[in-house]
Order: sequence, then structure tokens, then C-alpha cells
Amino acid sequence: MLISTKGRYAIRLMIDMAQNQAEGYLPLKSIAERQNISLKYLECIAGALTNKGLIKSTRGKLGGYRLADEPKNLNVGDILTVSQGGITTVECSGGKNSSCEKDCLAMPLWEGLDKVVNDFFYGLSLQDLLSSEEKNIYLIRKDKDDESICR
Amino acid sequence: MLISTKGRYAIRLMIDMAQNQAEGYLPLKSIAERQNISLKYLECIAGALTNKGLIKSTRGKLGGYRLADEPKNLNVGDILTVSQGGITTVECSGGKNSSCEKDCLAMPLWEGLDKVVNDFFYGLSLQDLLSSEEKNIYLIRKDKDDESICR
DNA sequence: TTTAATTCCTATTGACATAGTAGGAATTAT
DNA sequence: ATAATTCCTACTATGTCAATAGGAATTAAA
Repeated sequence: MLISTKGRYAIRLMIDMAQNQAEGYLPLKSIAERQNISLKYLECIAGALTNKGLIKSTRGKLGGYRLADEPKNLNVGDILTVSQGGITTVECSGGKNSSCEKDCLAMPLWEGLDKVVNDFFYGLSLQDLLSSEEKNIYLIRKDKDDESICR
Repeated sequence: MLISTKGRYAIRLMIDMAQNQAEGYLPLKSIAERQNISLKYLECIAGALTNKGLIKSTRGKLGGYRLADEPKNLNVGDILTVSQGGITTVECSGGKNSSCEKDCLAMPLWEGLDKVVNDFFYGLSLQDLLSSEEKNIYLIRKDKDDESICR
């Protein structure tokens, strides 16, 4: 699975903040209720986003979070990378982190995958997600059946 | 991780078979040695590929495997789907398998991801992998640092 | 100055998937 | 018969993910 719940929740968190943002700071509790996500878990995710400067926080009563910038300047790739701790497509890519041989003919495939995924995410802003009529009409490819797999 | 070892090994298995294929059948043992992959584990992967008709097998002495078709007719997406039991990008896509709300503004993002990944893999054949000079020169995007993630 | 609401920090747990191992049955050419 | 192979089923170890838990630090307001 390329995208975990952390990534999914982070995106929903950011969308919710964009939609409900007013003057002050939004308490996570309200977001957790609207999105029906565990508050404690959201805290963890919001913490990562705060550390990396995608959102801002204030503590104490009337505290909460707000977007660090306008939605059009907040990048989907960044949100996912920060919340998940990277977007790992396959072990053999990025060069360094691999026990994979450099001259393996499969390498260009993994590097291509990495590029395709990153280009997609880093080409979208939070603003792009706000209008459900996106630039793209995505055709959903039918799932293949997954029987006959050994365990 | 979108691609697991099963998927990676399956690709290497198929590439190896394409490169070393002659008249008869290739015993898995020779492939396991060349590729430095556990024979037993390869058996499992080859079994799935056989069941789905991507490769053919014969048992007994002089038995082994061979590609079921020419490399140009064998699809990379199929190889990965069969060996891994699907290419799962994110839980909220494909519609059915999700506890995810349909009107969620994040949905088009996940469907788009699914499409991008599938278009990439299903647009490549085994033959495309055989020439290391592919159609594509893939620029590797630098890994983001992944500190400040809560556990 | 107390109280309530919040972020922030660290640790723990349970469930599940992955990666691989193990042993042997069935098959087939020599 | 024998040796080499595919095929089948079960088991195990490890790690990651998702979530929970408890409380410390901070801040506005009563």
C-alpha cells in the first residue's frame, strides 16, 4: 500500500482546515468530530505537519491549528511525504537505500515508477482538491482478481 | 510500499527467463542462483505466474519454466498484479473495498493515483525492460528527509 | 488565581502483512 | 530405480501500521 491511513487522514485534515478556516485557530477536536477520526491519532499527524511547517499551531485555550499558507501554495506531495515519512514506492529506488544491484534491468522500471508517482503528487496543490470538479476525470481501472496467490 | 519483494522478484524472474530462454524449459534452480534469490520463495512466485498463464511449466527431470509468450506480449502490470495479488495504491479506491465516503474530496486524488500507476505499468511490456536504454530517461527525485515523524 | 481547553510528548499494544523456511508429495526423463 | 524438478501445505519470525493511554506544558478566560 503506497498510501497509509496517516497519509489519507493528513489529506482530509488539510482539506477540512481549508474548508473551515476562519480568523483564529481550529481546535483539532472539531476536526476529529467532523472527519470521524480519533483525536489522539490526529494529534500525531498534525504534529508532523506542524514540525515541517505545513500548518501552524497555538497551544492553550482557544488554541488549535491553521494552514501555514494558502491552499494553492500547499503541495499534496509535501503533505503525504511529511505525514507518512516518505512515499516509498519500492525498495530499489533512490539509489542509496538499496541492496539492489545498479545494473539490474528492473531498475529503470522502479525509477520510472518513482517519478510517475512523485510527478503526480507534486503536481497537485491542496487547492486542486477543494473543487471536486478537478482538472481530471479519472477513469477507474477495474480491479484484477487476486486469487491463486500463495501465502 | 507499493511494490513488495514478490513483485520485484517476479520482474527479475521474467527478465531472467527472457534472457536465458532457449529451446527447452529453464529450471528454477538456475534462475535462483543467477538472481541470488531463495529457490523456495521463487517457487511460490513462479506458481502464481503459472496459474495465471504468464509462464508455462513442466515437472520432472528436465522440467522447468518458460515464458508463455514473447516478451513484447507480456505485460509488466500483469506480472506485478499476479505476483503480488494486486497493486494496492490506497484503501480508498476501486470503490467497493472501502469504508471511505464517496463524496470525500480526497477520492479523486486516490482514483487519480490509481490511474497514473496502472497506466504506467500496463503501458510497459517485458520487452521494454530488456533494453536498458529504455524510451525513458528517468530523473530520480531526491528523497525527502523523514525525521520528525511520530511513532 | 484557578479552571478548562488545548497542543505536545513518550510509551505501549494489538493486529496484520510480509518474507521466508520446511518438509514432502507428485511427476518425468534418464 | 533414481535424480531432478514442479507443486502443495503449513509454519514462523519480523516488522510496520493503527490506535490507545496518560499526562506534561501552555494559554485564554472566569
